[in-house]
Amino acid sequence: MNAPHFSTKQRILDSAEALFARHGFAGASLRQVTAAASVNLAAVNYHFGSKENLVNEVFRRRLDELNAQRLQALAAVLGKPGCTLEGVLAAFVRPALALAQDDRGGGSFVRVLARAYAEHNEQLRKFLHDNYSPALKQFAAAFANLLPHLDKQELYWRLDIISGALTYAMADFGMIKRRGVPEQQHRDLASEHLVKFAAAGLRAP
Amino acid sequence: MNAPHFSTKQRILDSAEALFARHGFAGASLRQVTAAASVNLAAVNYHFGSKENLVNEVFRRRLDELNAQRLQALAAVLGKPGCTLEGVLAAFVRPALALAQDDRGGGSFVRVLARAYAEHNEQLRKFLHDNYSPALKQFAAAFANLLPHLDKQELYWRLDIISGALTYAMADFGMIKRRGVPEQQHRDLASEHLVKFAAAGLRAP
DNA sequence: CTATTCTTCAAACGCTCGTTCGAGCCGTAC
DNA sequence: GTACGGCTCGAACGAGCGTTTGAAGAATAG
Repeated sequence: MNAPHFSTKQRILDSAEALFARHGFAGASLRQVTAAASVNLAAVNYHFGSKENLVNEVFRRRLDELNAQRLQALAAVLGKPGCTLEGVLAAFVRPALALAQDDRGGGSFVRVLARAYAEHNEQLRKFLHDNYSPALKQFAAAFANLLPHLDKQELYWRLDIISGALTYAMADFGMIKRRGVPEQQHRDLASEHLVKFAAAGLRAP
Repeated sequence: MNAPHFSTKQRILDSAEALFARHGFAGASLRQVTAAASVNLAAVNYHFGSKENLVNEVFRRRLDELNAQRLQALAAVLGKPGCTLEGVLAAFVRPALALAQDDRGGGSFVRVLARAYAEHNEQLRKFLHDNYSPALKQFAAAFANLLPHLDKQELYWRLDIISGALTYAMADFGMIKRRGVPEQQHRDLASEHLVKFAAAGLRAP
C-alpha cells in the first residue's frame, strides 16, 4: 500500500499536516492521523513524545525550509543593483507560494499556518515567533531602506497587515468562489495581486 | 421569546462566544461553556439542539447586527454628496471596530469570526457566505462606482484581500507585540492604518 | 550464533466528549 | 386548590480521546 522508503516519522508528519489543515489541531485526532499514515497509533508517542510535540514538528519541518528560501531570495534581490519594493515583496511571497504549490503536502501546510494565526495558543505562537521573527526582521530592514520616509512603527504596522493578508490569501480563504480556475493559476494570480496591492499599501504616504 | 435580562440562552451564547474565541470550536467543550455560564450542561441541547447549532447561533446573533450596521453606514455615506473611498471603507471597517470594542462580548466575536475564516468546515462557510455575501455585494457596487477604472474581477480580488487583512487585524492576530498600549487605542490605530492601507491598495493602477 | 538496540504492535488505561433521559421545580391557567 | 407546560437538574450513556504498557519483531554489532 505504502512506499517503503518513506519512514514512519515522515508519513506521520505528512498525514498530520494534511489533517491539521482540514480539521484543526484539536479537531484532528491521533487515530485519524495514524490511520491515514498506515502506522500504529502508538508510533506518534514513540517518535514525537506527545501530540503537542507533533504539532511543533509539523511546523518546524516546513518553516526551516521556508525561512531559508525567503532569506536566500532576499539576499539575491538585495545583491542586484536595481532593487525595488516589488522585488523584496516577491522574495517574501514567492517562497510561500512555491511551498503552497509543492506537491508533497506544502499546500496543506499553508492552511495549517493560517490556522496557527487563528489559534490563540500562546505556546504555539511563541514557537512560530521564534521561527519567524528573525527572518521578518531582515525583511523589515530591507523595506526600511526602500521606504526611508516611513518610520519604524508605521512600517511594522504595514508589514503586519501584509503578513495577515498574505497568509489568508495563500491559504485560499477568500469567500468569493472562483469557479473553473485551476488551483495553481489561482495561486499565481493571488500572489501577483498581493504583491501589487501590498506595494501600493507600503508606498502610501 | 420570554426573556429575562440574562436568560439561560443568552448566558450560554455569551460564554460560548468567549470560549470559542479562546479555544476554537472543537477545543471548547460544552462542559466548559455551561460551567462558565453557570447553567446546567443539558441546557445547551435543550435550547439549541446540538453543539453545531449553538455555533451557528453564536454567529447569527452578531452577524445580523453587524450587517445591518454596515449597510446603514454605507447608505449614510452614499447619501452624502462628497463620497470618498475612505468613507466607504470606513463604513465597512467601523461597525466591525465598534463590535470589537463592544463590552458585552463583541471583542470575542471578532476572534470567533477570524477562526471561522480559518476553519475549512463547509457547512460553516456556507452559513457565513449566506450572511456576508449580500452586504459585500453592496459594498462592491459602491467601490466599483468610486473606482471606474478597475474591472470587476480585479476589484473582487482586492476586496477579498482587504476582508482577510481586516479580519486578521481586527482580531489582533499580529505577531508583533505592542506592549503598554491599551486595547481600545490599539484597535483604533489598527482601523486607521487599515483604512489608509486599503485605500492605497484599491487605488493601485 | 547470541546480545543489544531500535521499532512496531494490539490492548488497555483513565478521562472527557456530546448527547439523552426522567424526575423535579415553578409560574400560569383553569 | 389541581393540572400543565416551560425549564432546570443530576446522572448516566456510549464513543472517542491522548497516552502507556509490555511483548513481539527487525536490524545491527560483537
